[in-house]
Amino acid sequence: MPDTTNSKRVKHTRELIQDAAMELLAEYGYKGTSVRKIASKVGIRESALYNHYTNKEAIFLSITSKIFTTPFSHENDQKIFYENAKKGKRFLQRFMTEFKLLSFDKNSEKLFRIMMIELMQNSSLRESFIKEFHEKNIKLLSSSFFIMMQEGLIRSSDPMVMANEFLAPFFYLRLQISLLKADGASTTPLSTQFEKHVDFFWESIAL
Amino acid sequence: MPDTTNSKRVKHTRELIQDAAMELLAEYGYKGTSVRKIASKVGIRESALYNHYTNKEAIFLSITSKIFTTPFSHENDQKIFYENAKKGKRFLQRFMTEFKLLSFDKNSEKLFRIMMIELMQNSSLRESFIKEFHEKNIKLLSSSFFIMMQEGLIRSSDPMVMANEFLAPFFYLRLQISLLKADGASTTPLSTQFEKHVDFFWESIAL
DNA sequence: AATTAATAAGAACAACTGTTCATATAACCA
DNA sequence: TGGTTATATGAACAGTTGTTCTTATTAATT
Repeated sequence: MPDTTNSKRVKHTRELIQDAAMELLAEYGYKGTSVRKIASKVGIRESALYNHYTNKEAIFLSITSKIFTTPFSHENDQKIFYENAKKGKRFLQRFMTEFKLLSFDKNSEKLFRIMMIELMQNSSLRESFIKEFHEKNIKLLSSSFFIMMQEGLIRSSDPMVMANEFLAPFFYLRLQISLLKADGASTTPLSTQFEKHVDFFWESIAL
Repeated sequence: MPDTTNSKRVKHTRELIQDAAMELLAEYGYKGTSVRKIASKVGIRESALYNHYTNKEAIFLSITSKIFTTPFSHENDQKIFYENAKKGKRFLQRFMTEFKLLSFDKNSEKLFRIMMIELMQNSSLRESFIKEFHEKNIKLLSSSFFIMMQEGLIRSSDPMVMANEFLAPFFYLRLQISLLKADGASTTPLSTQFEKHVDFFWESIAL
């Protein structure tokens, strides 16, 4: 396989560029990250970068495209999903665990930082955030709460409102974690808040 | 008063610079806002700016220093505060109204955007956010919830957790409003969510 | 081993950055 | 009115920016 070895080499430096760019973007943002800084972090010259990416923007897009792909993607399997929702608190705990895992994952952390910095300056990133994060999770949660209401597990209320109330603390927690980590502070006290959130919330809705 | 007229003139252009800088910073961030762009928005040359501010950073600081000064500052009056907390839901509604007002205030909106863009890149801004916004509000809310518990108005639970659960949706709502406004989208559907949050939350904790 | 393709380097480009300077203009106070 | 001070100008500075060349080097294919 001659082609494979070739593309592997390319992929290798391409990945090195992505890693370097991700690190710099998470710290200095798009404007603060120069093509030369990325190149020097990889160990090549700025002109050599253009053999792998057509643009600075192309590097940026190759990274931001990965922000909203990971979480809860397999939840779309309807059958399993309905069965899970019937489990009530256990379902919420599973949701929490996935969110918590992402919140403390090193790679996801960098992507989150990049998102936060660019969110107010990049229109397509905003669109992705609203559709791929917010609306997707609200949809998932509200229909889950709807099922729980039908099953008589939780009190009757607007599932949409309930979903927002359940989701918001996760996001706020994640932001706090990123802020503390940016200053090298300890995030351990925040670690238990994920479980506390689910406990408090379940007490708030359980029948 | 000769000095007054003089300083008023200076203050005049100083304010024009601040207004221009605030607008640009809210849209393009610190790195994306050049001294020349600020000057041209005011109608002067870049060199003239340095008669009013020593630095680009000085302009930035004069704006960011105003971010965390406004909200809930009068809540520190202990006597009034204790009486207010005893009112239960009414207190939460008052808190909500203040937050909602800020969320839809045009000036506060710009400051919020600047904060969001620079939060991950500016250490002192992070510190202010955690201390002046997060900790201050958590302190205020948790001691309020504590009083409500003593008064038998709400169920017994960790006041700290309760405060976080009450605060997070406000922040998340505010972020959503900023994102929608950045794209020129309508924020009216989010307007009623403030009240819905208080209603839902009160149902979750009231005895 | 010879040829072709992929990747690297280095120099150069025009545009832009924050800041400073000498100088001109305007506003103020005596 | 004359002198002082505050504010504006325009040019210049040394860096940095993204990008594009031409040329060299390395690897893959024949």
